[in-house]
Amino acid sequence: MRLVFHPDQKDISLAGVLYALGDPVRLEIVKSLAERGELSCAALDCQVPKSTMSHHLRVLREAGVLCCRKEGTQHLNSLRQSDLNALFPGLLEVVLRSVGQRSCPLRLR
Amino acid sequence: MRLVFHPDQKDISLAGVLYALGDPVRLEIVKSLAERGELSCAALDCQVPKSTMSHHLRVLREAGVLCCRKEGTQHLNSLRQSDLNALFPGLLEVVLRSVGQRSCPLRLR
DNA sequence: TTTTATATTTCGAAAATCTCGAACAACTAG
DNA sequence: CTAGTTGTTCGAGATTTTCGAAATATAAAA
Repeated sequence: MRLVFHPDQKDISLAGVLYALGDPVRLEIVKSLAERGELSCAALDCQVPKSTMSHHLRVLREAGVLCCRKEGTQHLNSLRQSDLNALFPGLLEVVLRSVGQRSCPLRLR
Repeated sequence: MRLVFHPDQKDISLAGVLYALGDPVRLEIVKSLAERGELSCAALDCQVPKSTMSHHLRVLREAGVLCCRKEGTQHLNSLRQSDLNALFPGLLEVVLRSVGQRSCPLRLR
């Protein structure tokens, strides 16, 4: 199994984080994680093919927005809230407040 | 001459704005405009070819981050601060505070 | 008016990235 | 071992990014 890359806090850049957040699907992922805590890829349920989902999660992970741990067959994702807050105070909060219902609809079944 | 497109406030999306901000050169542009007010492309002086600069300014303009008016041969750019603040309160402020600390490395050609 | 200079955009091609189906890999249960 | 679930990787087509060259717009000089 290949090991997943997570950047150190010092290697997280503002441009990288903003770029990662600059996509409706990825914003929805971040919103879900903020509201519901640690979630598997499947639980995120974003109405896109799983290969695309995997790509979006990788972009977010490599930008330092979230981290991922394996548990059984699942990959559990969670926001790197304390790292982000330490580097860019208030950013995540402001973004989450602005997300509203402007992006892709989250379907709970 | 082709007219330059500026989105209405209602057509500005959070994902679009974050995407536009998610590039070191574009962040630097936004920082300069915030610090020094309305600036021409040349005055922005971002160490990238002018065609690339033109592209970055278009991305920012079409995302609703800045607006541009012609005066003589110059195109004067300025932040759409009130529109952005109305839609995403605090976002620009938080980003500008974060960009100041970790300045983005611009490569020389 | 014609030429020259300045400011910026558009074109075009190479490189990089995005989307998504198909194949693959890791783990669990029966 | 086989089947089922979870998620990643591969590969191809579409889109985006970069940047030199050419084009456009305006002003000023000759």
